[in-house]
Amino acid sequence: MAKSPKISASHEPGGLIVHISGLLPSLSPAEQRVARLVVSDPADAARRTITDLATAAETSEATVIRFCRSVGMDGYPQLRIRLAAEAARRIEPPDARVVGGDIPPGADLAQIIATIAFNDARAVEETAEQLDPAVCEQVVEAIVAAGRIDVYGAGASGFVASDFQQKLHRIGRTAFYFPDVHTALTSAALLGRGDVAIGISHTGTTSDAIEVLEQARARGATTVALTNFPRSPITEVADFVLTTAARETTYRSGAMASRLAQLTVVDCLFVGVAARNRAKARKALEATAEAVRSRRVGAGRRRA
Amino acid sequence: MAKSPKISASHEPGGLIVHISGLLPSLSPAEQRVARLVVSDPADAARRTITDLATAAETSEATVIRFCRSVGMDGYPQLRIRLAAEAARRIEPPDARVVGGDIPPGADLAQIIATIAFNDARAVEETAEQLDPAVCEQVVEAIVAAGRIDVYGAGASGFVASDFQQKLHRIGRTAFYFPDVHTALTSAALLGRGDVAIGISHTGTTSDAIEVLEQARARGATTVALTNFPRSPITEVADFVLTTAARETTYRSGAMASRLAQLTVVDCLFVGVAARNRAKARKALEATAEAVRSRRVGAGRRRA
DNA sequence: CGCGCTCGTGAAAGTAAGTTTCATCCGTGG
DNA sequence: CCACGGATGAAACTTACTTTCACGAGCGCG
Repeated sequence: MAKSPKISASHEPGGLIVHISGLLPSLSPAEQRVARLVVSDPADAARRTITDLATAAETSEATVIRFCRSVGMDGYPQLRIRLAAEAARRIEPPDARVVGGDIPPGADLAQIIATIAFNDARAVEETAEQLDPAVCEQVVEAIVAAGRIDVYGAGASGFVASDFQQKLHRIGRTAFYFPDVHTALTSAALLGRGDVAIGISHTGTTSDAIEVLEQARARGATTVALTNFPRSPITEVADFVLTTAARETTYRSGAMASRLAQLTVVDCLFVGVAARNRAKARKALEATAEAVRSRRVGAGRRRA
Repeated sequence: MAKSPKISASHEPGGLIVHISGLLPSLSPAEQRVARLVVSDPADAARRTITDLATAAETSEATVIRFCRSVGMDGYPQLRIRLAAEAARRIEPPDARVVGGDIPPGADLAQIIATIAFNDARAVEETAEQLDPAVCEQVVEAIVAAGRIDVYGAGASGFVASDFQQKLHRIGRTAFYFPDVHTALTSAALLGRGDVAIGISHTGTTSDAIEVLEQARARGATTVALTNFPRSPITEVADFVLTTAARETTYRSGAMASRLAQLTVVDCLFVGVAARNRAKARKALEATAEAVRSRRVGAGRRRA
């Protein structure tokens, strides 16, 4: 079956926890209960026996096993060991910074800053960890070979899409970004074999982005999805799926960490593409930098 | 059974492996065989089942259990988990990722990804570290009190400016972003006391951004600069200066890390502002999220 | 408006892993 | 040469893990 996401197959080399939280929404309710327990305290989960964990999650052992399989493990013992390893690796809370969770109501700015920075940095690191170089490679390949590249993203993801478009453009690739669905659909309809369409959606459920990819795919273009959720609808219309690993905190509905994670992926692709022809890319970058030089003041050393 | 030849009284906080090799000589021959296997490759041992390990050590399961007890574990599963944790921890340090510098010419994608992520994460962390909460506080204050907020940035910083504008707008602040200098200058000319103008420029030398702030300042507005260089020209026209801490690598002229750093600062300000009136901000965020709900597919759980 | 389907679920049966018991072996010292 | 004690593995036993299966809720289809 040539359709549906295949490539992004179970590749969770780095953060298993991250992998699990990404998969969370695609799990059944009972499995979600297990997942939440595991994610919230991996070390503790590793200590528990399967029966124990099942009880804690108010479900049966069978469900726990199903959960193990859902996240790509062979069985419970494997999960347990991976969990222990993960937990050990993260010496985590170095200081009492608020990890993962929401920002407490009474927080002062210093706390807020620490929390945001911590979560943002984590999102970047974890995203990189779980990125599959093989898939990236293929996407880079496709972009390098593409006659034309359409990048689409709505809302917050639009910035990322636009950024990517600009980057590609700067190194001489023919790339477009359309802030408007209609225009994007029109453009997608003109894509063909060898072209590339990239859809960016944090949730993976943005119908606009999905439609654009669908259209592009129907025309024979290579489709790429960038989302936080490896099993979300958008992945069904993508030839290649790249995932981010951001765990948005409640308060940050502005999709802050996810946006950084997306940008990280974009940067990786960009450098990957640029690296294909260093000399040319460098020259192009220099030329574009030169072009805006006149808009800068104090060319040399800055204010003594 | 009060007669076991217990060696270890307390538990071994540090290295279990070290602990084991320490009391290796005091173990019986068969147990020593087990111990040697475990010490030589903890990760591998953790993967094995007790029967498996016993076979590998040419002994019986009973002996493995005895070994577990001898080194202070309750049973085999415990040992296994501790082993997995130990192994994970000691794999970590020899992390040969390319730090700080440029991306080497021959780098493969995995290296590129690691390098980018590392630098990006560092930029975020370091930016947060050097951000002055007091200055942030004042900026937040100004934004909260402002009648109108103009955000300006050119090129790559434009995305950040635009993002900030959108964020502020979402929580009900009156904010504008102008991609074009002329329009921005026009708008700045209409600012007055109590209004806020924010200029974003990585280098701090973008004349456009400087002019806009200058104009705004002349009109009595509070001016804020966001730049990587604390002594760059733009800081001269700003009442408040916020700095990022990105060290761009040569190859990454696309201003990648700096952009993430800028976004981090923006996020901090945003949350700071939102925190001033949690209830209202949350409600506004929910309302805006609700507004785009119809553009999403698969309301419930995603694809089985 | 129900009929049949699928899917999620836990109870229970089944299997494998881990643990205990115990008989044997072997060296040692009387 | 025999009594003794520690070391060891076979086998019994227990617990943990895995599979199977049947029930029931929800959903689409007639």
